[in-house]
Amino acid sequence: MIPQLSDELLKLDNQFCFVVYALSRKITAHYRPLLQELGLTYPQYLVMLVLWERHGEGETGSPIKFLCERLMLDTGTLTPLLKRLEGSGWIQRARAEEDERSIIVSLTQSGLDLKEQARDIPGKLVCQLSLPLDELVAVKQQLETLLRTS
Amino acid sequence: MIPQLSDELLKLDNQFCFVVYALSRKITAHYRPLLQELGLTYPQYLVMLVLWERHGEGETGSPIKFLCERLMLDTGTLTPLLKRLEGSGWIQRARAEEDERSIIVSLTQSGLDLKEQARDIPGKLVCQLSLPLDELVAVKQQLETLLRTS
DNA sequence: GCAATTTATATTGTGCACAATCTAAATTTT
DNA sequence: AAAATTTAGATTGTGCACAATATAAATTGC
Repeated sequence: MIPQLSDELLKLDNQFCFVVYALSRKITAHYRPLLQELGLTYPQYLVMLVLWERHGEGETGSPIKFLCERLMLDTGTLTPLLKRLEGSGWIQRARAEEDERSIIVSLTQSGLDLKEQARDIPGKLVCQLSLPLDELVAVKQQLETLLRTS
Repeated sequence: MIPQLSDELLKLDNQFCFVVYALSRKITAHYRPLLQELGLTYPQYLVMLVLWERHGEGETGSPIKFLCERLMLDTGTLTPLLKRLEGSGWIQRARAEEDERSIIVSLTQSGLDLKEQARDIPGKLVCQLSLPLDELVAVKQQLETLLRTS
């Protein structure tokens, strides 16, 4: 029997998707010990990034719907995660006055203070990535294209 | 107060890692409906890829340890996943004769037959990715470098 | 104004991911 | 060969991800 092209395409090493999948797990593994010092998981850290960023823009509260869209996650993921962040004391959750369906997430003072401890994390991470910064930026742009348009 | 560089680095859109993380989830979401027809999840599909590839190389069985290394996953993930694959009838698990600690995973006939149904998946997926093939290959190589060396 | 629909979030259930611990088989030390 | 160590998997527990469904508030249609 003739070896088929489809045999080649089914090999693990020829899968673009596996590289992205494995790299994603490896990067979060790099984050884990750093974030553990702050008492955060990687997805929780992403939520805090958004809330810190919003706070800097003068937005003290964010609806869950906004966080879902920004992080591309659904409520089945975020609702329990946000409850854990609330349990840790970093955030508060409250119904919106204008729309009782909506829940507004806002930082507590300790949640805001936590940002200072997070400041050196991006620098530490980039140092662990073995690609020149300019190439990293270029790859990131192509991945962003894929993310936007695929 | 002067806006700091570290403020910029903490913004979600400046995070290389978030792009990889979000893209990984988006790609597996593209796979989901295709794999659902075969009765597989994405991680299960990856295991099948390895087993099909090994079969093509004349290796009829693979120790769990081998699958863990190849997929960069630990037994806490693979043990229950393999039990589900066994439950679906795609694979068998048996203790190795030479080393009673080792479990050898092998394809059943239906597991081998399933490969034929999987042949057109890679093609369908690439069509959904909005990046020219040559650029995709280039990006993949850089991500592989990151995966290997970071 | 009230029924129908839409919207925001919660809940339930399944399946990863991974740390930590456990067990038993194999190997090494002494 | 007995004790110590290593190795291969399994188990337990926590925390995502996401589909499917539920609920209650808001909006729309008539």
